[in-house]
Amino acid sequence: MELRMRHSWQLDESEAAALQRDLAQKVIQEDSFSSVEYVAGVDVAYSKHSGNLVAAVVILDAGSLELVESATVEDTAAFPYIPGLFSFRELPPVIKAFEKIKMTPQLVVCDGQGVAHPRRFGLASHLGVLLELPTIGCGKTRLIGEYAEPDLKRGSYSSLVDHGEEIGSVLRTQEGVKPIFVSVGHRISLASAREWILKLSPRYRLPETTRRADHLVKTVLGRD
DNA sequence: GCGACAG
DNA sequence: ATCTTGTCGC
Repeated sequence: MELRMRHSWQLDESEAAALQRDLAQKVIQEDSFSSVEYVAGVDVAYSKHSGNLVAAVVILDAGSLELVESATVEDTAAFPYIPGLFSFRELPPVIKAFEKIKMTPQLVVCDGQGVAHPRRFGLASHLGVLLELPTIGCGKTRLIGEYAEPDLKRGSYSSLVDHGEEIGSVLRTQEGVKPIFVSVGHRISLASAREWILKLSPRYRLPETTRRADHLVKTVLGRD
C-alpha cells in the first residue's frame, strides 16, 4: 500500500520533537471507519549481532484472526532509542514493510503508545498520520501518565491521566495478569480502541496482531 | 539537580 | 529491545 504523507527522517532530536508537535495537530481521536475486514499488526526487533532492525507487518482477517498477508524488512537503525522519539528509530523499516503489502487494512495495531505521549504523538499516532489509517497504540509498559490498578477481571480498565487529561486506558486483557496500556493512535475513539484490543486478545495478554508480528520477526531474526 | 524513561 | 540467572507455578 501507499503512504499518504512523507517527511524526512534525517532529523536531529530537536527537529524530531518539532515535527511531532506539528503533526500532532492532525491526529483525530474519533472513530472514522465503518466496517473492519482486515486488521494489521506491527512489530520491530533489534538484532544485536547484525546491528539492524527487523520490522514485520501482518494482515489478519478481523473475524477469524487468520493470517492473510505479511511482509518483513531488515534495515539499519539510523536513529537512537530516545524515550519520546521512538518512532524515528522504528518507523522507517515499518513504512518499508507496509509498502510491500498489497492489501489495505481498515485498522492497524501498533507496539507502542499513541497519544499517551509527552507531545501526544507516539509511534501509533505517527504511523496513523503517515498511512492515514485508524491506528491503536498498545504498550506493554507505561511511558507517561498516572493511573490506578484496574480490577483483576478481564475487560476491567482505568484511566491513564497526564496533567488532568485522559490520554489512554490501562486495560486488563487477561484475568489477574499485568494490564496493557491502550491509547488512541489516529482516527479512532478510546472506547473503540479498548473494544478492539479486547476482541483481539481472546486468550493472551497481548493482541493476536502483536503476537503474530512478533513471531514473524523472531523467525527472521533466527535466520541471521 | 535528581529521577523517569514506549522498544 | 536483548541477555542472564534465579524462582515460582502448573
